[in-house]
Amino acid sequence: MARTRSNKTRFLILGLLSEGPLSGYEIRRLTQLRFRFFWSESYGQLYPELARLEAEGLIAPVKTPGGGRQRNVYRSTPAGTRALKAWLKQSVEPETHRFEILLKVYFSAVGDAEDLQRHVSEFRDRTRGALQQLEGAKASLQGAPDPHHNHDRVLLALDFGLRTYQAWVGWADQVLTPAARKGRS
Amino acid sequence: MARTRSNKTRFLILGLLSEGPLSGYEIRRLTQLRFRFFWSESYGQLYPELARLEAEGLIAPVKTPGGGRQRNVYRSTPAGTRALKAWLKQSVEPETHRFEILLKVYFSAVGDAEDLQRHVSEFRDRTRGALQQLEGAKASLQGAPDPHHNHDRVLLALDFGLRTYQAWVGWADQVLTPAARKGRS
DNA sequence: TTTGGCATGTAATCCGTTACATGATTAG
DNA sequence: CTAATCATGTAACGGATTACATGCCAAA
Repeated sequence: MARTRSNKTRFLILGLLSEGPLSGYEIRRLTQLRFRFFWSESYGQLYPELARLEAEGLIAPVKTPGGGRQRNVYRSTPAGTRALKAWLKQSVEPETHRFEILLKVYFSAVGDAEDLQRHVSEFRDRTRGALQQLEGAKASLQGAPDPHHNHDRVLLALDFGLRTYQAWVGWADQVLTPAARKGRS
Repeated sequence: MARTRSNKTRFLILGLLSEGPLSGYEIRRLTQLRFRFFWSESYGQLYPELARLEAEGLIAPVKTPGGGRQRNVYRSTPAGTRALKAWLKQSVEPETHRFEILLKVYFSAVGDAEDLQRHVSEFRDRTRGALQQLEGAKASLQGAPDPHHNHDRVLLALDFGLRTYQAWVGWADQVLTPAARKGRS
């Protein structure tokens, strides 16, 4: 989708490390777990970026106590925190998106109508699944204690996803029920 | 955003050429005009891709009649139409998104609250502007004749954008009015 | 005559994923 | 013992933007 101007992987790292030391593997796991619906990060980005950040002095390795398997745990340095704060002050770059499904909708006259229905139907199912996961996450959050005082912010992010996915499911429903479409437009 | 697995620029080109011959410049202009809210394409992608498509025999140059400035106009070939149809049959690849604003929301505890308000406010203004443009486009479409019988599909794409942007503006409003947020959740 | 839009293209660079390569640890 | 998961990293590739380079044509 869209495309990024500046390197944001590093701020994901610095942001997560602001809550405590983590290894590359944990950063990746956390990102999948908490950010999956609005952010993705691959090892091929993560590990080289960790090396760069360390070279620049924005993060530092933490000695892992005792035995166990090899883990390279990092913490944020004061310079890293400063860099994160500076980034948080900067305006959000306007995002560009690339929705393959809309390209297919747009050109669907060239193909078969059933194919379009199938694509939209798959899109709806996929989005619905994601929506239910977010709903579950929100429900479990609201019952749980909030030791780090971050639930408010997590909820804001979740709500963005909920609203977005609801809109998309609604659109897919509209596309898949021509009667409703005629009535609407 | 996200990231794309296969080359979709070529199908944008083949799709647009399915409606008639165009030059690279016109493809770019049309993309900006009609697809801006869900697709972006730069010259650095477009021109090399046109050369590749021609080399593969999926598009062919059209002789431009008489004088005037230099324009390389292309048309789709039968092989190009076949390639487009084959792509239209393929399932949409699940999209991955990267919303910088959510990253900033998530880590906003490290920074100032006013900065977050500013970011969300800018996001709302930007999204609202795009929303109004889409509304205008929809209105002008509904009054106009439909010689190419493509208004239905255009409307579907527009509605996707309308619903999405409405959801985002709603979210931004929620973030910016804490009272409403308390009442809602 | 000079500015702005039309028009094409390349080079440098970066972003990002996938596949590969390797190996330790733990649960069954 | 063996499969799954933890864990780190690199190499190859392709996608995408930006900046640069060039020049024509029309209108003010």
